Amino acid sequence: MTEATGRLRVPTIDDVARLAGVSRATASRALSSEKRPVSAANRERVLAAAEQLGYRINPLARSLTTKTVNLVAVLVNHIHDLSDLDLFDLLLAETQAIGKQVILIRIGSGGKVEEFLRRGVAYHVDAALVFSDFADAGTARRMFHSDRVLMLNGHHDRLSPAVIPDEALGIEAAVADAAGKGVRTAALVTGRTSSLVEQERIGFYHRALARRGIGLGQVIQGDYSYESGRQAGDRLAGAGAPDAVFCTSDAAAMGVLDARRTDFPEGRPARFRLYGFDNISLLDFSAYPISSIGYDKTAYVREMMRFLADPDGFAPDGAPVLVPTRFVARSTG
Amino acid sequence: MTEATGRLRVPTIDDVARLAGVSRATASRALSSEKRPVSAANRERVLAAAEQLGYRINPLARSLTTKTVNLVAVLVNHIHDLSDLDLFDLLLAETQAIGKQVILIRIGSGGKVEEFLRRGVAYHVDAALVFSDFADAGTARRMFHSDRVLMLNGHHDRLSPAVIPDEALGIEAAVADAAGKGVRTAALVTGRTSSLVEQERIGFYHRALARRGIGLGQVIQGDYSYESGRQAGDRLAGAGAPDAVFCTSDAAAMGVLDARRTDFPEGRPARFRLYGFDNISLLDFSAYPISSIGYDKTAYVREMMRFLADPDGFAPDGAPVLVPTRFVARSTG
DNA sequence: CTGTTAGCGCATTCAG
DNA sequence: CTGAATGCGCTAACAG
Repeated sequence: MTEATGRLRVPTIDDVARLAGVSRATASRALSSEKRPVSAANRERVLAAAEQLGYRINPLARSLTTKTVNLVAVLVNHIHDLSDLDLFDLLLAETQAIGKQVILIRIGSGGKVEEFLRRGVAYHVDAALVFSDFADAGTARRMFHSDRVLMLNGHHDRLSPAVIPDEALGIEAAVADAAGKGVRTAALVTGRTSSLVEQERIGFYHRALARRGIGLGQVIQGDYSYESGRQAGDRLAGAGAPDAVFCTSDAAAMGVLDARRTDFPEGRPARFRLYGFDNISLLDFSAYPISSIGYDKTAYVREMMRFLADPDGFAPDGAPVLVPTRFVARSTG
Repeated sequence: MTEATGRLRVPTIDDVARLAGVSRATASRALSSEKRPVSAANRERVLAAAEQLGYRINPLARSLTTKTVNLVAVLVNHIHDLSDLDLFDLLLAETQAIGKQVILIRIGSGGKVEEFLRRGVAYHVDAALVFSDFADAGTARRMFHSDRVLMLNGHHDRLSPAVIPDEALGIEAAVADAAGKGVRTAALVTGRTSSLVEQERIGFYHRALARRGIGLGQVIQGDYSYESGRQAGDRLAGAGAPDAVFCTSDAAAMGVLDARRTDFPEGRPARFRLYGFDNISLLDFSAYPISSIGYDKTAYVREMMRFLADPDGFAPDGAPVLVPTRFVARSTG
């Protein structure tokens, strides 16, 4: 039963066919998930034989002829790219639910992505979900010799399908919330403005604030990080504090909160209101009850599944698909 | 260049061989990572041809003959099994560094694991890392037709290799830290004692405290959760508070801290010291500066890599491999 | 409905 | 050192 290596010999479709007394082709048909023509009797015998042998199909071998492995690559820089675990957990569950499995590729920061992928299975997957910003859409397409690449990092172009959060919605709602609470002046803590995504995000804040008649005072440039938030928090002290502080990342908002804990007794705003961005799951812990803006994870993942189900039919007009963001109220807002 | 589907045709080794003017076999040898006999001239031409065509080997096809895919399955219940992202990030990076890729399988809570895996590539991977407690070692072995299964969930037996944290070390160090700071009395907040792992952990605390002459007063049973920690914290109020509170999970310790914030001005202990367990990365944020106990992630992953490099040679005596845990001092301790 | 044949892309004999 | 032939496990095309 065991070979020299101690590894069990895994039965092939040939073994099944022989035991069932039919040809390989018939066994293959009986075992296929699609309904191919097989007599009920033969199907019975094949299935019984397979069961008895503990046979399971080798999808790798099958992929040689069918050209599809039911494998999708998920490309990230680091794990932390998957801004939070809940999203990834959902993505994984849904992907598996449609009969595909995920091979997770960590690009790291290094540059030689292509060289790296060259030796890996990733090159031959059915489709790729690109969270990593290692490369633009053109590189990604070339890398997977196909258009079956979904850009989720904002680095899309006119040719590759993409899904991006519609940030305007959530920002509008957050600013409306502040306005409704009497906020008249605000500060903005930003990330690096070299990012196109960030530039656009900042623009949304400017316009939303203007529409609500809220005056934007200080604009403090950070880098999305917790540390930069703490520094911003320190600069927010004193008499000239605004009615509200909007941060373009939750990490920065957490930094602001930690720097100004005394201004938030019981987590409630005593001097100014605080709004973050991303709605990371950490905010559900009571230490960081920060009002934030997040996209609808379910809708986001649903779009990815739509892509996986029919990569070529997705977004035929070439326009990026938008996923709504929404405002999530917590006690700092 | 493109087929009807819009998918680019990917060059095979045949294309390379033809362009280089050699046989398939020679091209294969030249392209192989091992040094097989090929003339320098031919190697040159093959490599050039491959480069020109943008050829990359198809590892799936190769696996048909080599019987090895360089794919390892990582089995989890939910993503959160990977107690924190840092571990997983490291695991992924190291796995890729030795030329293997990770296919991540989420078991969920559902029961029909086998039926699920049966149709997937996972069944035919080179090795599996089992974090999920979906099954015991026997089931895992049967499922992958091999002994190439590393149990990391504590559900190992005498036959399958396993890696588990040596909790005694860290607990000893944490208790020593407390003793050195003059702690004479302690309380223990536990998880569900139905778990064997938890029973053992509690035992370590009992013995370490006894050895240091620290009296154990209240033992509060929780369930590892943040909420149960908060409740324990409420019960810790009043005059009879101990000098130190040890929790068998960080989440519970966070709950205790949030329930007793006023006893930790600036995060420093005013009435009692607080120790957690797991050393989750959240503790690096200033809101939860809890002294904790964690295993050495690097050592942990190193053992996994040792297994992947030589599954059959790992732990030949059948004993589980222990990974040291250590005490990590923060301000609550 | 069924069996035979011919590959999928690749590594590996085995002769030269 | 090289090329021709063989087979990995499976499905598709083709007769029957």
